[in-house]
Amino acid sequence: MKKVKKKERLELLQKIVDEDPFLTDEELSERFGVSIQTIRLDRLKLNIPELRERVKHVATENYGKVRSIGASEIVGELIDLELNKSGISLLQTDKTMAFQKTKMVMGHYIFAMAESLAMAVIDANVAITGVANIKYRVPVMEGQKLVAKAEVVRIRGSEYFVHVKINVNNDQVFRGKFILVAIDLKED
Amino acid sequence: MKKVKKKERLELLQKIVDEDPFLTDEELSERFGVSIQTIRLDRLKLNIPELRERVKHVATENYGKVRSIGASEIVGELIDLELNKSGISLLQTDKTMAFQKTKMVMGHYIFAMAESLAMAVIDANVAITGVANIKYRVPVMEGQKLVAKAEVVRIRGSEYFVHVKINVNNDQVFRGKFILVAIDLKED
DNA sequence: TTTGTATTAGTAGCAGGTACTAAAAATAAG
DNA sequence: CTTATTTTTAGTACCTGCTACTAATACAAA
Repeated sequence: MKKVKKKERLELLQKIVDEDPFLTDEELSERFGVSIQTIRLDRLKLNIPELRERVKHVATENYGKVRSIGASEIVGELIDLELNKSGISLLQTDKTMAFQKTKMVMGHYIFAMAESLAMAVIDANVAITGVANIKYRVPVMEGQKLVAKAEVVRIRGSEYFVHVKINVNNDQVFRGKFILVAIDLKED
Repeated sequence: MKKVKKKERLELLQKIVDEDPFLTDEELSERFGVSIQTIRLDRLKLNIPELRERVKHVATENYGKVRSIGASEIVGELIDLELNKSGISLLQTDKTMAFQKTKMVMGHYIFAMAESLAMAVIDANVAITGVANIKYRVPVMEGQKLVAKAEVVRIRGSEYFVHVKINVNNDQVFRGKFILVAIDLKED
C-alpha cells in the first residue's frame, strides 16, 4: 500500500520478518503493495529463507530452549560432581534471561541454577522442602558467567542440607541453604 | 521394520510423534515398515495433523512459552493487584514444568511465580536482594493450579518486604519473604 | 534515445501433504 | 474351505508455498 523505494522496503521487510516469521510471500506482497515476485527477489537479496524454513527454525530453536529452563533437570552445565558431597556448575547468561529495561538477570534463573545443582549433588530422588538464608548480594547483568558451587553440609536420615554459592568473577552474587528430602517412588 | 499389529502401531505412532514432531509421513512409514498410506490413515484416526501443522504448532506455542518463563516479567496470570499492597496470580501447571519421573513441579517454577508476583506488586524498578523463610510444604504435582497471594508487609525507604504464599486448593504449598530494593535507572 | 535497474508475469517443478477411489492382502467367521 | 470383514496398498487429482528460471515491461538517468 505504501509507496516506498527499494532500500526502505528491504529494511522494513527484514524487520517485519524478524518480528513475525509466520508471514507468506503473498501476505508480505500485500503489505507492501508489490508483487509476489518482488518479495521473492527481496528475500533472495536479504538471504531470508522461505516461510516453512523460518517456522521450522523457530520450532527447533525453541524446542531446545524450553528444555533449557523447562524440562531439563539441571540449569547450567555440570562440570564437577562428587555425589553427596559437592558439585560445580556453569551458566552463561544472555539477554533472554534478563529484564529488557534493567538488563539484570531474573532471579529465578539464578535460583533455578542453585536449586537444580543442589538436587544434582544428591544421589536420590529428592524434593526440596525448605530453603533458607537466600541472599542476592549483587545483581547479575546479562552476559555474565555464573559459577555455582554446592556443598552437602549435613545428612540426617532422608534429609539433606546443601549450601549453594554462586559467583561472578569471584564475587558472590547469591547464596542459599537448601533442605532436601529423599522420596520413595514405590507407587510407579 | 518391526511387525506390530495395528493397535500397537497406533499407540507407538502417537508417542513417537509426540516426542519428535518433525518427522514426515515417509520417515514414519519407514520406521514402521508400512506404506505411507497406512501412516496417513493412522494419523487420521488419531487426529494427528500433518508435519507442517505440527511444526507450526510447536513454533507458535513456544513463541509464546519462551516469553512466559523467559522474557516475560510475570510468571502466571495476574488477576488482582493493589500497588504497594497486595496481589494475586494464578498459574496452571502442566507436564512441561514437572520432572518426568516424579511428576512433581520443579521448584523454580514455583519460586519464579512467587518472585515475579512480589516484583509486580511493587510500583518501581526493583531488584531482589534477599529471600527468607522459604518453605515448600507439599510437593506440587503437574496439572495442579497454583494461587499466589502477595502482601507488602513493610516499606522502609527503598526497601520493600513482601510475603508470598502459594496455595493449591487452600493447602499452602509455599511461603516466602522477599526483600526488594528499588533502583534508579539514570544511566539508561 | 539508449542503457540500466527495478518490477512484474509466467512457467515448470518440488515437498509434503489432503481427499478420494479402488484393488489387494490379511484376518476372522461361518 | 469359503465367504465376509478389516487392514493395508496403490494410484490419481489437487493444494500450498515455495525455488529456479525466462521474458516482458516500467521508470529513470545519461
